[in-house]
Amino acid sequence: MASVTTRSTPLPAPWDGVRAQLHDRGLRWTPQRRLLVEVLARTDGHVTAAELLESCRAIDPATIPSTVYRTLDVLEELGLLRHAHGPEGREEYHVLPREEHGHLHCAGCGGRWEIGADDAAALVATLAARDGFAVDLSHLVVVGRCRGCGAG
Amino acid sequence: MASVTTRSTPLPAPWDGVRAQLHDRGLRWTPQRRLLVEVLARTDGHVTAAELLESCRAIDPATIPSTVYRTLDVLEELGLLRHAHGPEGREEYHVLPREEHGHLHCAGCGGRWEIGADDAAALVATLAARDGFAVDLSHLVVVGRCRGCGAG
DNA sequence: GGGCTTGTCGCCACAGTATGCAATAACAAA
DNA sequence: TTTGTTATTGCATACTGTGGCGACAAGCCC
Ligand SMILES: [Mn+2]
Ligand SMILES: [Mn+2]
Ligand SMILES: [Zn+2]
Ligand SMILES: [Zn+2]
Repeated sequence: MASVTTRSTPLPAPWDGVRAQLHDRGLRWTPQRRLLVEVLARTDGHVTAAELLESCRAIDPATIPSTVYRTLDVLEELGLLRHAHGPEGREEYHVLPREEHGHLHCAGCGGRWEIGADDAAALVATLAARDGFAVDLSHLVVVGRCRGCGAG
Repeated sequence: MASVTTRSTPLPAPWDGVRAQLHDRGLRWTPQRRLLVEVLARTDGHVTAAELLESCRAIDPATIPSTVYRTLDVLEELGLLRHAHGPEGREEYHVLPREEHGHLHCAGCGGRWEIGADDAAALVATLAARDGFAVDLSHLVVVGRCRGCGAG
C-alpha cells in the first residue's frame, strides 16, 4: 500500500505549529487533521463548516463529516479559528482571526459586513459595567436590513 | 368518521383573530394550524421550535414536522412570533413579543437574559447613522460569559 | 523495532430544519 | 350543495451537526 503521510507541502505559519500545539495538550496529529489544516491554510476570511467539509472531500472523498466537525472544534480551542452563525444558524468559521470583530448580515440582499470592536464598544461596555458580562464579539451576528433593502 | 373541527375552547386574544388574518391574505385555516395556535396560546415567553413540535405531537402524534415549521414561518409573518437563534444556532421563538428585545446568553452556565432596546441603542444608532443599517433587535443574540463564569 | 496506552476514527443513529412534489382539502363562487 | 381553484399537507429526501461506541493507530517508552 502507498504511504499515507503525504510529505507534500510544508505548511505555512502558523499552521506549521499545529502539530506541536496538539502534542503539548496530549492530542494527536493524524492524516485527517493534516488534511483539514491543509485546506484551512489555503482559505482566508469566512467559510462555512460545510464548505470546509466539501473541500476536504474534494481531496479525499473518504472524509467523514463528524471527523471534520470534531477537528474544527479542536482547532477553535487552539485559537486558530472562531465561529459564528449565519442568519439561519449555520456555522461560519473565521480563519486566523486578526482583530476580533462581529458580523453584520442583511436579511434582504444577503450582504455581509464586519463590525469593528469600536462599533460594538458601547454595547460591550454597557453589558460589562451593568452585569459584568463579557461579550464574545467574534460570535456576534447582527441581522437587519441594509440601506438599499429598506424597512421590512 | 368523527368531526375534525374541535370546537373545543375558543381561542384567547389575539389568537382568536388569526383565522381572519389568514383569510385576509388568501391563506387558510386548517386543523394543523389551529393545533399549533392552541399550543402557542398556552405558551409564554421563549420556546424552541422543536419544543413546540413536541407539544403538538403530545396532542396529535400524527403532527408532521415540516407542517409545524412552515406554520411557524406564517405566524411570524403575521407578527405573532419572532425568532432568534440559541448559541448553537437552533431556533428560539418569542411568543407575542411586547417590546422588542435582544437576548444575552452565557456560554458558561447557559444563563439567559434580555437586552432592552436602550442597552442596544448605541449599537443600533451607530449602524443606522454610518451605514443606514436597520438592526433587527429581536433576532439579536449576544453570547459571552456572565460575571459568575468569568473569562474563558 | 515491538508493545502499551489512550486519543481518534469510522460508523451509525438521531435531532433539527428545509424543500420539491403530487394528492388533498379549504374556501368561495355558483 | 356542488364545483373549481389553489393553498396546504404529507411524504420522501437532503442537509447540518451531535453523540455513543468499538476498532484502530499515534506516540511514548523500552
Ligand atoms: Mn434567523
Ligand atoms: Mn455558536
Ligand atoms: Zn441588503
Ligand atoms: Zn454564566
